[in-house]
Amino acid sequence: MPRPDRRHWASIPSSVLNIEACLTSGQTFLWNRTESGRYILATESFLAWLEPHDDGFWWATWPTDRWDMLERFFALDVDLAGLYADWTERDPGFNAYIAACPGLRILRQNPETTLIDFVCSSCNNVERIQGMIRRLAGAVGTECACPWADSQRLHPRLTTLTLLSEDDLRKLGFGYRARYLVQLSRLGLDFTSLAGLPRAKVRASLMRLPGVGPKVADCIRLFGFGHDDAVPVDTHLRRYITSRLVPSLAARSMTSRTYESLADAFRGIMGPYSGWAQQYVYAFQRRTLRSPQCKER
DNA sequence: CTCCGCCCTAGTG
DNA sequence: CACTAGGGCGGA
Repeated sequence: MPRPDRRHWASIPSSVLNIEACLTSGQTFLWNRTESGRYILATESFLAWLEPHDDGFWWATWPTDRWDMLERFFALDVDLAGLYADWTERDPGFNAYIAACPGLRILRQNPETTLIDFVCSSCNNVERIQGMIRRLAGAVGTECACPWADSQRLHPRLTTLTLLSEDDLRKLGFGYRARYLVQLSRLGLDFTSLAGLPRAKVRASLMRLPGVGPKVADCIRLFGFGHDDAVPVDTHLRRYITSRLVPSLAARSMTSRTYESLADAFRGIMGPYSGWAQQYVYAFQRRTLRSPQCKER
């Protein structure tokens, strides 16, 4: 894969933005890593070419070079050092989680693409979701005439999925999630007006959608609507909360009430950016279970 | 409100 | 073959 003719340097150290951690931590799925450690990422509207180093990174975007798009995507307005100080004050033991993955950030993505991605996340793993989304983009994604990302496709939007039948999606490997996607694509959802509603309304509206329960709704809120206090409770975070914060919740079965109690407990301790804190717990647990994905410091 | 079987598929023990 | 992976749904 060729390099962009014009690439730009951003002096942002990996401790402030850890690109590989952001891309590999199960927030976004349409990206590739080259042998030389560069990343090509596709959103619904642009491509990004990224070459991370310890003291900064080279970047280019397509169709035009737009720093403001990357700045927004990586939520660079959020002061991570400030969050670390706040979290450590709230829970001194949280230091270990920060130290394991400094520079990890929550991505600001499009609500439509996060809805598609996270409806697919149920009973699933990151690698397989990536395969599913990649095949979906290959089927109906817009092709890009981008010199440094040959035959790369954009992430399809929800309305584009009306081009596919449930059977088409099953053949692409979506399994029982195929039906949800077909239903969702026909609803004519208006995400712009939804985004203007209070957070609780957004959550309730999302949970009325087929294939969207509490966990998936909170993922869409956190990654797609910028709700920084949305706390998706998965098995990893549940183990963390019940072992370190609220042992009494361990015995309860995972009903919707238990889910809310777990999320509220974590939010109560970690504060307004508890969704970000949750990502550190998730990355830490996943890292100790699998291959390293966060850079040692 | 809670419990339970089921839904697709790929990978593991 | 049984079981699990970052759930959700519908019925009892």
